[in-house]
Amino acid sequence: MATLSDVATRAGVSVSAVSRVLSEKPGVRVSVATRQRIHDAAKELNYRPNFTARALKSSRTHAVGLVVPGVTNAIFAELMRGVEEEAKSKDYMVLIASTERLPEGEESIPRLMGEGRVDGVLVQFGDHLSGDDLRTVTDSGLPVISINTINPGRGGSVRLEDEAGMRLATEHLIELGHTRIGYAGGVPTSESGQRRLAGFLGAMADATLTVEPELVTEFGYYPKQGAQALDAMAELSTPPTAVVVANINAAHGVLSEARRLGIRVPEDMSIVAMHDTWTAEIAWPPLTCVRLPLYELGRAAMASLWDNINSGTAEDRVIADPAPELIVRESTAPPAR
Amino acid sequence: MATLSDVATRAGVSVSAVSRVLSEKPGVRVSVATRQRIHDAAKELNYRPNFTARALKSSRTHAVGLVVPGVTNAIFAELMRGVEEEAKSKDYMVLIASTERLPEGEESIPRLMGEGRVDGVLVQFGDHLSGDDLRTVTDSGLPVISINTINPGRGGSVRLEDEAGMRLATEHLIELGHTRIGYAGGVPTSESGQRRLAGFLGAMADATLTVEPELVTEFGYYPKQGAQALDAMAELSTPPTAVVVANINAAHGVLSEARRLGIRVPEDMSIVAMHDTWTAEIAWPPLTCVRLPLYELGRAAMASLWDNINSGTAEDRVIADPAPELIVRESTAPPAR
DNA sequence: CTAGCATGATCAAACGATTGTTCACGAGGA
DNA sequence: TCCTCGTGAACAATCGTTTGATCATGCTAG
Repeated sequence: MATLSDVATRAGVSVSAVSRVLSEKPGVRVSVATRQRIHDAAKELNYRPNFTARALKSSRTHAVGLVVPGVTNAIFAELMRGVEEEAKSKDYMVLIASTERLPEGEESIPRLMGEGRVDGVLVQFGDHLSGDDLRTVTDSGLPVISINTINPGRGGSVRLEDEAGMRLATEHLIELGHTRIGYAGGVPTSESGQRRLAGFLGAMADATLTVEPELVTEFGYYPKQGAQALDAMAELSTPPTAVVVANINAAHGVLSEARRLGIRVPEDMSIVAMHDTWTAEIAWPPLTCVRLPLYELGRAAMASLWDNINSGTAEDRVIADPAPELIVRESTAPPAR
Repeated sequence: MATLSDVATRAGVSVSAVSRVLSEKPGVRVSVATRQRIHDAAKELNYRPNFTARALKSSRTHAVGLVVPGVTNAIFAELMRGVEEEAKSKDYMVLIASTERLPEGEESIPRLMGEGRVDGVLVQFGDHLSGDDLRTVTDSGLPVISINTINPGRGGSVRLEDEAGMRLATEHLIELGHTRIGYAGGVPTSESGQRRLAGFLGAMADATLTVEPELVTEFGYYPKQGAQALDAMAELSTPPTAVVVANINAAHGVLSEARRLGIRVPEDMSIVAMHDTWTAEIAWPPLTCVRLPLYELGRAAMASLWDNINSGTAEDRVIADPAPELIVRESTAPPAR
């Protein structure tokens, strides 16, 4: 790899001249002739500035960390796509740090953050990491944006309209005529989970429908936990005729468990889920979903982080555009009689 | 962030002493007393070695690039999980570089590789990048491992048993009694696509079944192209009774297109697909698949890259353990008749 | 004729860590 | 007493860039 000084030698000038010319700072005084020679030499040697040296000098790595609960789900994929795209436009790279099966005394996150590897971090904690973990991260002093979890004290979060989304989902079932509606939510410690539950309860209250406690489950956002939620509801003397699932991944679990139990969807039970990923269409029946802008969430998160890195400001943003939208497919229908 | 010299000052010793003690190289002569003082000081200041400085001095970034065609598919997710896990165990980080919608004159890959940001690169080129692109990457001088594409000339690839896998899939249909079998493959320029096609043709030949050219399509690995393949076959005067799809993502496209056209699966047409991701189970009908070890492929790729980085050796490996396995679900059945 | 100044370029110090070389000191042998 | 050698530690160069300070030159103005 050619270095600055290689270019300097070839062009017959000093290193600093080369540096100044190639970095194109306004107001540098270099004659047109040498400028040309430097550009030529750089091109001939295929010069590329060494990233590590730059990072050391400027304490900017042009990289951000993305901490996610896991990489094998479609929600992550959508989010990731947004982050990746925005990062590219800002000339940043994305470093993935997956926290699945986080071992005791995990060191990788503090290391990621403490060693000056990244300029900032995006965290999407799933079910299994708590507010305490979030605090550890935010206390590191690095710019941090938390995705879809509000960050108590230290600002910097990007969220979706979870509550409005769940209202939409619930109202859809109510309009279809369902009155006994179950809820399969995230774990109670999840802040987004609380907002989603509030949306569900709000919509039910507005329709003056009662919600029996046994119909509200909070097992988590993953397929297994969706299955678990359905099991719990199926055991009831009178199961619900419809279920609002707070996460599409859990909804896939609900669907396969329903198949296992011989519950027909939507004939015996309607299902509506939060988030509209491509997997909703390949499921059977295709899932009625509330689409929330995950891609835009990713973009916004990266954009906010960039702002935070460059100006130190950290606001809490809610991504409301595009607004939550109900996508009706084939997993919902009026209650059987 | 505390630096080495902060620690040195606090412990009342020189920077080099601290460096030597903390890096724990064998054969350093430092008294027990100062050693202790250094460790204490480091702990009190919560010292962490600065990654950029280390990288500059040692020309090792402890990061690798993962170049993939896209992040929103389950195959990538599985692969990624393997790469990520192996990287973690080797104390490496993974930088994602997605090539979807690669603009003209894309600069991000050369930049990723040329600026000393990573110690090596893992490339999984999908359909839309050719051998030429691969060569650009391998010619950079950086260690490169190509995933599931053999790397002409310069070694370093990790592959799956594509041919054996496709044989398994095809034989399954033959055993069910199908004789008129279609093939929905990857684009002809894809090297893995060629191996898969060979597997299909081989199995057909072994069973002395003829393959009419019109039944062999090579549109690509994505859902849309799967749909396109089905369209082409459905137009035939006598469509096949079964289709081997060379990629599960394409198979999802086949499935939804079949639904659109009113073709019942498996009653009217059986479908078997390559790769067994979690989406196979949520599809309707759940897809019969050939499971190839994608997670292990990811791990092996990262392990090979690590070897390559550290020893300069680049071999071509085929991941044969676990062996290809047919997972029979509900998308295949004997031909109607 | 020279002080003053704009111009175009170089010098040199830093960023934080690593590492070969040197140094100070005391013990041991001649 | 002098030289040698081993020990424990400091010195200093280096990785490749960036950037404030400095310098040489030629020109203009007083």
